[in-house]
Order: sequence, then C-alpha cells, then structure tokens
Amino acid sequence: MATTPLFRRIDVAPAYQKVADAIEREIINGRIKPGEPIGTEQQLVAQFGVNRSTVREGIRVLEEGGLIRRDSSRRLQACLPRYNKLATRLSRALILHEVTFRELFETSMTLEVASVEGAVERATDDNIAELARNLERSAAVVGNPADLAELDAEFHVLMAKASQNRVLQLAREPAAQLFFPTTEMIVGGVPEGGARLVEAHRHILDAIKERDKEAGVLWTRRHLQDWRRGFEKIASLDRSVEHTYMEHAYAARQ
Amino acid sequence: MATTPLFRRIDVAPAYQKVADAIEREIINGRIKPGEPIGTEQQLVAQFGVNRSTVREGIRVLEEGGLIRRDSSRRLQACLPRYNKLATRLSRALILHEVTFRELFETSMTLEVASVEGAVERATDDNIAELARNLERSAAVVGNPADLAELDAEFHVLMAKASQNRVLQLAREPAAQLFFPTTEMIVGGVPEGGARLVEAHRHILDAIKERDKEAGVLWTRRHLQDWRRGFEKIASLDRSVEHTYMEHAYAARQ
DNA sequence: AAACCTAGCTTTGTCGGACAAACAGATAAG
DNA sequence: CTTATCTGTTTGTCCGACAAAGCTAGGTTT
Repeated sequence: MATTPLFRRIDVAPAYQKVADAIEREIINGRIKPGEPIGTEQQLVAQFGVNRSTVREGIRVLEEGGLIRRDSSRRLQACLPRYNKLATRLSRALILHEVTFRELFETSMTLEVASVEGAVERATDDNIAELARNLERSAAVVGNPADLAELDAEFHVLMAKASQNRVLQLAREPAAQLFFPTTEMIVGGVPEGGARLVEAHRHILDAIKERDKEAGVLWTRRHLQDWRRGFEKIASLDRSVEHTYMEHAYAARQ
Repeated sequence: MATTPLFRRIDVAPAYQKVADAIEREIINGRIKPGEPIGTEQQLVAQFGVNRSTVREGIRVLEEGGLIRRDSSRRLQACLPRYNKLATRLSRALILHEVTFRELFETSMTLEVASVEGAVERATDDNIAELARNLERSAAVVGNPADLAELDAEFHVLMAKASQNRVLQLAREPAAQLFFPTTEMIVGGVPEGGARLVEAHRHILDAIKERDKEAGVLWTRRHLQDWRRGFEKIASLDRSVEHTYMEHAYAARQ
C-alpha cells in the first residue's frame, strides 16, 4: 500500500467519455459558466481531435446529465442542472425498485414537516403571497379533483421554496413526484376530501404568516394523515408504487 | 379546451431520442427486466431502421440515465438504476447551485433523525450486526481522521438501510455525499473529536438495539451538533459548499 | 431610413460505409 | 482435461456525405 507505484494508472476510458469528462470539468470548476456557449460540434471536433460522431456521443452524455443543453437554435451551452429533471430520473428509479407507498408516505411526512418548519421560520412576503394565490385558486376548484391535485402539488413545492433551503427542496422532489399524483384519486374518491385539503392548506398558510411552528407542523401532519386515510380506502400502503399506478392507469382508461 | 383536436400532436423529437424513449418504455413497463440483454447495436439498427450512429447516441442517453449498462463483455443490458450514481449527479447539481452548509446541515439533521427513528423501529438483526461491525472498526481507527470519516459515512448509510425505507435512503444520499466528507476536516481539527464521534455512534447503536427512539434521536442530534460545532471552528455555515471545498482542497494540496 | 425579404453560409441530425481492437466461442494441441 | 489458437462478432472510432433548419448579410420595398 505504501510503495510508490512505478507506473501511473493508464487511462482506458473511451474517447466519447473523455470528451464528456473534459467538458464537465470545465463547467464544474467554473471556467465555463451556466449560460455560456460551449461551441459548435465542429469546434469541439477540432479541439479534441476526434470525430464528430464521437463528440456527439459525449454531448449526449452531458445533455442527459443536465450539464449542457441546446438553446432555441440548438447551439450548445452550459446550464445549471435543473433539479426537476434529475428528480424525475430518481422517481423512475424508485418505481423500478418497487418502493411501497408506506415508504413514500413516511419520507414525505418527514420532508413536508421539515418544509413547513423552514417556511414558518423564513418565508418571505413573496413566498407568502405565492402561497396565498395558490390557496385562492385551490378554493375556486375545490370540486375538480384533477385541478385541485395539481394545485396541491404546487402548494407543497411553494412551501419547500419558502423554507429557503434548496437542499430540502431537492430532497423532497423525487418522493413528491410519486406521492402527489395520488391526490387526484383520493380527492376524487372521498366526499369532502377537497374541502378538507383546502382547509388544511389555509391553516398551514396562516401558521406560516403567524410564524407559529406548532400549528404549521400540526396541520401539515393532519393534511398528510388525511391523504393516508384516503389512500387506504382505495389501495394498500404496502403495495408497490408501480403496481398501484398501473392498476389505476388501467382503471382510468376503461 | 373541450374541443376534440383534429390532429394529434406530431412528433418532432430527433431519432436518437425516440430510440432512447422506446427502449426506456420497454424497461419501465417491465417487458425488459433488469439484467436482461437489450441486443447488439446491429440488432437495434435493424429493429429501429436507423443508422448505427443514431442508435449509439440513444444508447448513451440511457446509459447516462442509468437504465442500461454494458456487462463485462460490453453487451447491453437493462439494469436497476443505482441510487448512488444518480445521487452523485444531484450532489453535483447542489454544488453548482452554490448551496450553503447551513442548508446541508439542516436537511441532513432532518433526514438522519428520520433514519434513526426508522432504524429503531425496524432494524433487523443483520442491520444491527453490520452497524456493530462498523462501530468496532471505527473504534480501532479513532486516531485516524481519514479512515474514521469514511466509516462515519458508512455508519449513516447503514442506519438508513436499517430504517428499511428505500425512499429515505435515496433522499438522504445527495446531501450526505456532500456532508460527510467534511467529517475528516473536523475530526482532524478538534481534539477528542474522534472519540466523541465513536461514543455517539455507540449510543445510537445501543438505542437501536434497545428500541429506544428517544435516545436514538437524542444522540443523533448530539452527533450532528458536534459536527456543526466542529465545522464552525474551521469555516462558515453560510458559505457555499463549493467555495469551502475549494479552499480546503487547495489547503490540503499545498 | 426602417422594415422586410431572399440567397447563401453554417450547423445540426442522419446516413452509409469502413477498420482496428477486444471479445466469445469453437477448435486444435499438449 | 487444460491450454493455446483461430475465427467470426461486436464495439469504438473514423471518414465523408446530405437534407433541413437557423443565422447572416445584402438587397428591396415602403
């Protein structure tokens, strides 16, 4: 272990990977800033001294990784990886691992409570205004499960944003993407479900305004418990997310 | 909105993207199971009726997304996306977004507490044995900050695993990847830091064994508070993760 | 002079074909 | 039965080509 090696580890990565790595390094260490152009494929060909097909494979890797994107005219530029895209991939991974709604629920409870605590502490006037607008719109569509579910998801995104904690925002996203689509099924299946949802949101928003952490946590827990009770009426918490979605997708299609 | 459209939205995605999507669909809905071969590039060329370069671009997308991989002989096969790879991407995104250690600390506190609660409730004998082995090894290297930091990270991974909640395991990973590398700096910089760390782990493990949630949470909080106190001696919580790492990387290199 | 249009250049997406290196499987040698 | 060799496959890379879409500059219209 302590002997100094005679030879350096030789690099056997394929060329397209090296192209991707080279560009990634420039972005990560800030020499290329988000929004700045990377150059045309032809220029990259010239710089790296490899074929255009090879460069293109490298580009696809970075594009999928979210580090570069093509602007309106398809020119390459560096970009800040959007959480959302990454979160989508994670959600997909969760589905493939056949996680259960119990796992999803438990984790979401933890993360939503943390969100509301952060929001109570640090929400700005803008955050509160956004939440209020969302609440208004929710109240207006209380009888429409599809719209209400969408606004519910947005409410929780706004709450995480109000916590001013980007790590938390990111951490909750994958679970939320799987969790909140079920709201539609539940609100649609439980009478008074919509009204209870809006009422919970209203109490949560009030708590954030009043900087009342206790109340915020209390109503967030109630809100999620409501979800859980509703969910258990239509499915089992211990079935995998994949199967449950599959069944409901079929049911909706018939 | 209610009028039925005359034409279906025409599909203008590039061919390599459609190739990727087509393969992805087969994997997601289970027609190709993890571990099963996708076929050779030549076969895909024949099936999709596009050029090999196009197929290869599509393959790169899926490979980067973690949905397919190449086995030892470079043949394509479907695979379960490894959390770890995705988590690494997320960590990178966090760095680029210049999150602060305060955000990281807050979220980690939430998630580690949730982990220990889950572990206290549901840890199996195997989980406990793994944690015990880790603790033993930690005690043996208490004076070596680098090794101890690595074992500390592993301890927390094992704790999350013991919670039996894969969503939680996934959610904590990106933050943990950024959070725990700092342990080395801290343990190295604070006398008795290593001993306190091992002691905290021991109490946490005891709590898990005794199914004592209060104690588990208490010692987990203390453990992380220790980290925080140590961190504040060497850096500011409100600086970005990127900058702090940069500085310490430079400092270590000199 | 300002707005508009058109032709030409650039860039991307795709294609066909090619070849060396690595590899798997079959076959021959010990 | 093991080891070495041979042979077709497969991947990684390269070359050259072309159509479509976007950009640019110059000329045209109002």
